[in-house]
Amino acid sequence: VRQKQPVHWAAYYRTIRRIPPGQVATYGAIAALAGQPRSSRHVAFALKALEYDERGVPWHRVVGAEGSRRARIAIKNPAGGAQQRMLLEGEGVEFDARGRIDLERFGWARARATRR
DNA sequence: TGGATGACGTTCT
DNA sequence: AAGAACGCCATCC
Repeated sequence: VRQKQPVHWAAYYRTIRRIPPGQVATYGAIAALAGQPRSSRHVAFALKALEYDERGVPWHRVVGAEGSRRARIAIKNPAGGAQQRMLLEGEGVEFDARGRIDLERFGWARARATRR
């Protein structure tokens, strides 16, 4: 169990907590909104740490980007992935036959950053 | 201090 | 369309 919580993680957790139920954001989007545009991998690291200490962060609303229009479950642990999908479906997020999410419909950061 | 690491992302095959 | 190759950059050791 990691005891240490690097400073940047707090910003990531703050941003993730702002994602409303029923919507998702990509790692890259979280990093960007937290002020670290190219540190998506650190968001992943911070989330992995939540495995040991949830702290009320809706980790399941953070998904891996697959292009700019779709996202997929990025978690490596199969059980965790299933858990994430279950939680998201419980909030109304839909997955296609390949287990991907349409960011046009459920992408939080995209919905507020893209205007057209 | 240097090199390895990673729940990622983009680009090139 | 699927997979490999890089790029990224705070942490770890």
